[in-house]
Amino acid sequence: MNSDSPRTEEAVAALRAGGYRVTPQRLAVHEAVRDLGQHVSADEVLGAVSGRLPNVSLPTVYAALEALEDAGLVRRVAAGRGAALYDAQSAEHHHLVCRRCGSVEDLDATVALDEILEMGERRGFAPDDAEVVVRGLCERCQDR
Amino acid sequence: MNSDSPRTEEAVAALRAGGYRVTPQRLAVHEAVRDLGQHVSADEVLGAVSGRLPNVSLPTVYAALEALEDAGLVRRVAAGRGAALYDAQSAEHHHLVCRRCGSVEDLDATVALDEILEMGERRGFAPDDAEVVVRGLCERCQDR
DNA sequence: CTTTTTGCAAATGATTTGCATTAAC
DNA sequence: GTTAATGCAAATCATTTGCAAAAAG
Repeated sequence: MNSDSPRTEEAVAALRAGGYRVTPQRLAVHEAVRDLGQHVSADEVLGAVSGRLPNVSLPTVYAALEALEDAGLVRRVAAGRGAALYDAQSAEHHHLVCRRCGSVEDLDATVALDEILEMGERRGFAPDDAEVVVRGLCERCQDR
Repeated sequence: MNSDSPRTEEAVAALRAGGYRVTPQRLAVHEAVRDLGQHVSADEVLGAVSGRLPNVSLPTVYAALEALEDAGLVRRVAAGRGAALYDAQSAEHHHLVCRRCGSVEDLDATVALDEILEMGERRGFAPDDAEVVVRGLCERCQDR
């Protein structure tokens, strides 16, 4: 069987382009973030990866996530509570973040953000992307 | 002299409305967040507050920030790196967050977010507000 | 062969918890 | 008077660091 899906190819290319070496750990972490669904924590990634690779450690997961983020393959979700969450770089979507329990839900919507990205650039900032964070209370936390 | 500025009055009212008791610590924390400028950490708040109130502790600052957030007086900035940041509930503004060093800059801009707030409501979420987070590299972090 | 990455153990930093005391209402 | 909030110490949780061994290019 062929272990190189087209998606793996992409990841390999992106890592190389970013000046990173391609390691099984990084590829496994990338696939875990992709396949585990939306916004996973480093811990969850470790769990998913440990099944396939034997001695992966949390520091390695963190390092891999950092490299993948820099290579544009994963994105750190602006949550703010508890453990950091990551999702695979995919279609535009935004987040509902509960300020009480920290839960994060996805919200598929299109928002005109080009202008604000440009403003960032004019400030000397180099934007990767922008997301909308809606803060409030999730359904379960609404009754006090 | 009169220690009750109109802003203090507002804070008192908001705390009461939220079912919270009004304490000097909470008022001091609120004023610190307001006066210290944009996005302050709990530590910075403690520093500012310690000058006026003697034995304030970090746990108290955290507790006060939580109460103030719930009362709608301060807002936790969706940063994601390092210590949590708070700013005073004020005019609409958004944030440039550096994914390398975690720095946060303000960006004054108007973005049409009503629709996305409504979408959140339709989902059963109770939104307080929404902000745009622009992720990327700040000026200083752009050269690797 | 050279340099990066890994894996482990230990350190650090931020936030939370438990509990007796104090202050709001 | 009752109940919630404070202050302190200690616990917990997430993330990072240091360093020797292994792997990538």
